[in-house]
Amino acid sequence: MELRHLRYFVAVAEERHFGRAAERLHMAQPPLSQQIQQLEAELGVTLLRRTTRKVELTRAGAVYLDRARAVLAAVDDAGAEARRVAAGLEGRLVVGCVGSATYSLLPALARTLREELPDVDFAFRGEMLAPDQVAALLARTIDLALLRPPVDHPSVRLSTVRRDRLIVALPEGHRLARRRRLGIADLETEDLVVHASGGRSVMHGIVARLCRAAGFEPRVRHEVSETSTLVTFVASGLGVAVVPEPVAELGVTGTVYRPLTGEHRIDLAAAVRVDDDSPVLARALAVLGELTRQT
Amino acid sequence: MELRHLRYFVAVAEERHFGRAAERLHMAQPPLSQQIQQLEAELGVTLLRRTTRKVELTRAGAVYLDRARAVLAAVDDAGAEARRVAAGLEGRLVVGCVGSATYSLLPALARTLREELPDVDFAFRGEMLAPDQVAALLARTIDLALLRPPVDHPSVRLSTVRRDRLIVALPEGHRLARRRRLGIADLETEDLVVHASGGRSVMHGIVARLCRAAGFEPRVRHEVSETSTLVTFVASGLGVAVVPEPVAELGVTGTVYRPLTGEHRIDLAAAVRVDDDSPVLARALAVLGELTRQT
DNA sequence: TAAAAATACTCCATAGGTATTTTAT
DNA sequence: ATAAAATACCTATGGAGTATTTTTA
Repeated sequence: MELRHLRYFVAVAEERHFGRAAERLHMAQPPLSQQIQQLEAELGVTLLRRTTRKVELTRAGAVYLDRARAVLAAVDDAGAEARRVAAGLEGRLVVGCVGSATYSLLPALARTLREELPDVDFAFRGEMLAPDQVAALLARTIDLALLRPPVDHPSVRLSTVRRDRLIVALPEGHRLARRRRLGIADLETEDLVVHASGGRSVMHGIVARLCRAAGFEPRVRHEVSETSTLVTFVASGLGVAVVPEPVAELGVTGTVYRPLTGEHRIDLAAAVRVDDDSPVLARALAVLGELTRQT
Repeated sequence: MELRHLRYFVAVAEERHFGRAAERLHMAQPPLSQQIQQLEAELGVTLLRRTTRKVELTRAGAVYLDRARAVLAAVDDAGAEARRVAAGLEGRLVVGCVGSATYSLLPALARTLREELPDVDFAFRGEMLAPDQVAALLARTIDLALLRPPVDHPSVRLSTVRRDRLIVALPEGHRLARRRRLGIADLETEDLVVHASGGRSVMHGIVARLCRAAGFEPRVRHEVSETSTLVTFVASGLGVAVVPEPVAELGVTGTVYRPLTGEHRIDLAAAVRVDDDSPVLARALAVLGELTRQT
């Protein structure tokens, strides 16, 4: 049996006339009669009761008509959906994000993606450390990672999203808050609040390196796992922190930010599996590009 | 596009190998490749990513595979259902029934039909007068009528189900209840409870005719519309009634029944539309025949 | 270089066309 | 008597086969 049989049957059932149905199908009446006979023979069921004066559906025919219509619609639908998936308009994508972009870039990206690709099922996981994101990418737990380089893995491809200036977060009323800008050397005598431990936080490593390059060992007082916690600690006067500029957007009261001299910057990169050909991913990367170009 | 394309695609997607898929489909590999190319061209979507080493589904292909399987299953299903409907194993049937069989034959028929044809959607409407049933048949509100002849309509075909003896329903302790059997003449001085009015009840007409044949006019005291009400009226001592024997099975306390001399009987017939070729109806009539043959 | 998909071509099965007959009203 | 479906027969499109080439891991 072929879809042809269903199409022909639906036409005859709707026209209740072989001649008109044949016309509608742009074919002659005899082959149409034959195809219907073939269908009935294959099913072992009489679908149409025909005389020379009228053609009518048997009960089995009426049931089959419903089903045939549904099948034909399902076939069209399947094609349409495949096209949408191929175009990246439909599908699923999980995005991971490093802490320092969780409260600035991530919500903006989420909003834009949901607007641009309403039929894609997005999921967002913030406050993820770079190595965890790489592992999640490889485990296919996430499909797109927003993290701090470097990442060196042959199955992961990076592209820079933007370069964030480094700034210093201070508690309101702090001695250094009176200054317009700060140097690394100013932090020598300060207690520092930093991210995570065990070298898993890229920011932590960068801060430590900056201090050592300035000739002193950082006084790490508190280690926290979320950026939001870090800022709260600073606001509570537990220390100061070096953070990427977008963290300032979190807007926690009791905190002030001062630029760090020396044009220190840290990259934010988008990481994907090199072999991931997901059309949704391509769309999402395009949207991300648009978004960062704007700001 | 044809079902062939879907069948071939499913085979290749499952085997992930054109050669093996072709073998499974009992055909050569080149035409299989061509058909898949045709499908992709028609959809405008790449479903399979193939190299000489491996064949894998694209995301759109994975989605399309699901849909294709569903379509193929739906096609099989449609055929199976059409066969079931044609065999009368599936469908819908509404049965009407005259009052005097509503509490005896109808429940037995309902039970048997539901057992024998579990996938048929049956509906039963009891306590219907013969003319109403004929109208309902013609209006296609019911498909099978159990009624009292005569019915003379060219679009309705009758067949006798059984012949019910006529009996007399009396209130317990009634003067006539002392007798083993009664004649029509015994009713001359009795108040009668009868069905409906306006000549619409066949039983009413028959009782009236019997009385007149015996030389007296029936003393109709109460007219009711349901058999159950009629028996309750008798039980309450409001009168006596001539009813078909199966009414006794209703078992209303306070009522006794006595046979009527003279072998008076009334037919119970099954009525259907002459042009109704419903396979379910044929099955139901067969079941009805079985049921009445047993008893 | 070897395994597998893609081309190139050939063939024939069958979908579809034309002419005619049958059938039911 | 006539409209319409079925039958008979023919034609040709395109699905499937065979032989070969191309590709990539």
